[in-house]
Amino acid sequence: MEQNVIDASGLLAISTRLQRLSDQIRRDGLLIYKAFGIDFQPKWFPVLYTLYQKSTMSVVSLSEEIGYAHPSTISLLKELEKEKLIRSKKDKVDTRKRLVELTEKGKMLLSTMEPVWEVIIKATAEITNTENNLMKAINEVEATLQEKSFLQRAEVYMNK
Amino acid sequence: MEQNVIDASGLLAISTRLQRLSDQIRRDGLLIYKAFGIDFQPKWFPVLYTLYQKSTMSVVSLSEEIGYAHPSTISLLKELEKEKLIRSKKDKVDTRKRLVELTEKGKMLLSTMEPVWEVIIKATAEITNTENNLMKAINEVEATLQEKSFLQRAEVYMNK
DNA sequence: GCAATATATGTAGTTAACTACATATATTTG
DNA sequence: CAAATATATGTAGTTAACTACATATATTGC
Repeated sequence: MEQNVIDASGLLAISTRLQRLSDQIRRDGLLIYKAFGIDFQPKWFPVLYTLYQKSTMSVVSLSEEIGYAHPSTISLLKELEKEKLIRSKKDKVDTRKRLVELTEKGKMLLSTMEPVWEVIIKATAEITNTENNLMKAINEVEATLQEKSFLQRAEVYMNK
Repeated sequence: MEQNVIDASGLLAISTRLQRLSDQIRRDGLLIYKAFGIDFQPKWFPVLYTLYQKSTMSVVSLSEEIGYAHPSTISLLKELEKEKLIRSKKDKVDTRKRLVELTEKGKMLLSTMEPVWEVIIKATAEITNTENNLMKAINEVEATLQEKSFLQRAEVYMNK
């Protein structure tokens, strides 16, 4: 019962709650990779996984794919380049573009990571698959926000 | 249909997704307060609201109440002190403790904020009240994690 | 075909939480 | 009752995203 009651103050602090949960999961994620002896940071996942699937992409299209602002992607790419997991080359047709791809080392790493992913997927499914599934909830909220932003919705109530 | 399918890569990127959603909501939250002409940052909410309800608290007990690490609370308190929304005094019994409370200005501000909160609560309820309620999902996941951490759950699968 | 606009990338600085460490005071224990 | 331990607060530095601004190249429209 108690569990299902939503306190109004909780709604007001929702961004704080989301961030805290994110931090907590990320910290444990790092430890899981470490436990497998893999030198990998959870924040690298979206970039590497996308390159794993799509092979070559420009910085902006990669950013759009993973839903990041492009400077965030650039800074991740810098780290990954330092780790020699990715490399980049100029697009010969549109010279503004920098095309990014996995190195052999990057491909190797990703293939050794499959068993870790399985573990993470299972553990994540375990913690999120409660009555209200967190993953589905995030998807639903993002879709809802895409229709009409939080601010726009608030504005409707403000003018009453 | 599509909506309900959970992609495994989504599970691997869950911390990223949570953080992004948090950022997005926080940014709009700030704009909503601004639209009401109130100089207020969403991140101040947990501290101020708790002091509004409990009147006087020490730094650590306040941190526990809102679920923050104490240095986070200290830095928020610094900002709030600069804004003259809170003040602090030594505990006469246990002189290690610093007791924090709202100033008159702080109490005034919070009372003018009630209408804004109503708007935010309504708009938040609107975006979170989908099939899988985000607020309930967060509560459920936090409860689940309290029983057994993400890392501990992953370890179970690792040893198989 | 050049001027205006749009797109791609990059840099600098900000934010809001955190951990690790340091210090002061209280409490407990041998 | 003094030494050891625990608790309360504070400081310094880190993290992982962001926005705002700058620059270079491409595209569009007159």
